[in-house]
Amino acid sequence: MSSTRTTRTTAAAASADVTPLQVGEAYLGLIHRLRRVADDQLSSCGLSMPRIKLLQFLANAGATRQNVIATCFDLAPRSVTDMVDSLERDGLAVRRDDPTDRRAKLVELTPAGHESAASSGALRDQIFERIFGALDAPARATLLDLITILDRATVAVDGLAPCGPSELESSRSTS
Amino acid sequence: MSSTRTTRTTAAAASADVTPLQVGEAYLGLIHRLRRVADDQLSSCGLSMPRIKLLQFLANAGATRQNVIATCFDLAPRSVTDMVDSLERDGLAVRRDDPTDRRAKLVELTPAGHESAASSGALRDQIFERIFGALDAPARATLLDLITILDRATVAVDGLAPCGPSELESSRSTS
DNA sequence: GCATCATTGTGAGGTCCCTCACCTTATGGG
DNA sequence: CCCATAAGGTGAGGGACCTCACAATGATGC
Repeated sequence: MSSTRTTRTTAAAASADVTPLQVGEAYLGLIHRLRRVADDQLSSCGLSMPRIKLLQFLANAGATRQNVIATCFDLAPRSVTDMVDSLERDGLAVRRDDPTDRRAKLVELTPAGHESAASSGALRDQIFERIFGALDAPARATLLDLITILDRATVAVDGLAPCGPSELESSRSTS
Repeated sequence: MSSTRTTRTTAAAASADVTPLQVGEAYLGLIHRLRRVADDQLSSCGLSMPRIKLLQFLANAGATRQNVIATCFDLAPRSVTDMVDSLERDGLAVRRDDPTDRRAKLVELTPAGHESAASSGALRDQIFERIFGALDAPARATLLDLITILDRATVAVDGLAPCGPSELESSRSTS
């Protein structure tokens, strides 16, 4: 059950040295395409990945405070405001005052929202399957492994000195 | 200082079945963090990843037409306009008419641009190393492998029917 | 020569994120 | 009790992308 990492398949493995920069670029590049493809598939339904994710979350969390959403999604509170605005505009969710704290607002799906959540959830699964189904199960496990490691690494890097100017002359001419 | 990757105790390796959805979410989630960390590290220098990438490109490609940039970066032409505007505003690049085609414009770095490209390139390398250095060389190779496969998959998916809402059941692909 | 179509870049406007400043409430110390 | 500080949400504004519509130019057909 360990050592999932044995799937060493193609050309990449042959070249001995893959630099961090190369992998990084590749990772970012794939993101780019991923977004494009996903959005493309969703465009006809008037939905988007972030919306679906929020819909999904609200569907099985019930009424939730915006700051909780921000925390769970690792977003700035301001961004949640916009997303909820958008959902509310489309009649998929409503804001309600939190009785226990008059500063806070609870967000909750409308019936239309629940409906949308159900169908869009299926759609999302489908899209992910189309893309990540290209990897077999062991490969997916390996990838998840790798991502998990990187995830921890980013947490570690976060809150570090921003690459002190000791090593490079800070440029940035105009304001 | 690659922290030990000995800990393979993630749920991923243990649970036999990692769904496409799970990996997908993880992949997207990491992107989110990656962007945040990178921007954070760069903010003090007034730069950003897309800017650095373009700077780098122009530094060793010389004068380039905007549509070429769009193609190489897989961006909408409109986005290139904005990026070049931004660089021009900061005095890092200039637009020049292409003598061979009066519709086209050539983008070229100024001396300040070349300077900025040099230092920012080093900075970018540093950041990628901090993050992706958490993976050892074989792991990086594996990751690149996986990404390459997915990359090809997205190309395949692109240009598919946008999964009409009525055909939610008709996904005859894998499951 | 001229009508037609393709290509290059841009204006306008939209999405999804961010930060910063601000108002409103909650909470805790004197 | 009152005031300082913290916490929740939002207005304003910015950055990096997108699409759609359009002017200018190039290439091509007749």
